[in-house]
Amino acid sequence: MVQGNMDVTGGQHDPAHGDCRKVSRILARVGDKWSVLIVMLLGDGPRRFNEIRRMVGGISQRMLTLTLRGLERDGMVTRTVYPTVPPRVEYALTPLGQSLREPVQALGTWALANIDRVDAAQQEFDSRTA
Amino acid sequence: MVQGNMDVTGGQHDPAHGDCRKVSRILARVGDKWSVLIVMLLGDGPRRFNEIRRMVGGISQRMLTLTLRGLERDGMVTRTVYPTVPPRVEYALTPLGQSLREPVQALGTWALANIDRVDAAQQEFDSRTA
DNA sequence: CCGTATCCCGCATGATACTG
DNA sequence: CAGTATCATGCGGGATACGG
Repeated sequence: MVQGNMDVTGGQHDPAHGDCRKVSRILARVGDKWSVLIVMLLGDGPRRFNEIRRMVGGISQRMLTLTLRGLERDGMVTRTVYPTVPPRVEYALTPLGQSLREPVQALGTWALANIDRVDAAQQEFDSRTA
Repeated sequence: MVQGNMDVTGGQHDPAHGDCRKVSRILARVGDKWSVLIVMLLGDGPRRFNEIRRMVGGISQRMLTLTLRGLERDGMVTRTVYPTVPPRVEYALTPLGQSLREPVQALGTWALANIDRVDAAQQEFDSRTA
């Protein structure tokens, strides 16, 4: 997905930035439209498929499946099938997924605290440009 | 870009999740391929256009321009043109951009600390699936 | 040196319909 | 209820060429 194409020519990175490529893979996950939303939502406890669907609102069945599969693959969530009828499938955060909530929360807090400034900057920029 | 289409039907969100839509706009920025990389890079001080280009490595001229414009619009970076010949343009972080580095650092730290676990989980998942 | 303008392609996402 | 399958599409992003 995010192909590691940085520094192909042996460019000069600050050592502190050396692992950017690896980090970018995670950042991509954080940036995608639904993953973070679902991780935060599952922080309150396990949820069923359609329960998540309703709570998120606006996500297609397909994308929910894909997103949950991705998170499961990354070791962020577990998928538990109860062989009842009708079927019951529960998704829950793993410890790894739980631990991700902390830095994501921090980012969310920052966003809430600064969204006004960003909006203002955008309006100012747009009027200056127009 | 990220259209606020959550909760259109008056669904039930935990109050703590109430501002997800707004936050998502910021998260999208964090998730895009180059923005965060550039913000972190500019943390070490102002840089010129092609200087950034070389340091990032693998970014097209087009995408660098677009990314920098976006960051400028969001109030994250300033663009300063020195009317010399040849032209010299410097990009620097604003205080707002500086403040973003903290939560992003946290996320980066988390990523570095857990990337092994993620990789392991992926391999395990893939072998289990195959 | 620092861009802008075009063209083009692939993937991410959505809509819809079907299944166990 | 919890998916899978298929089709359509918009946009992110690269390549290239040109301009001040």
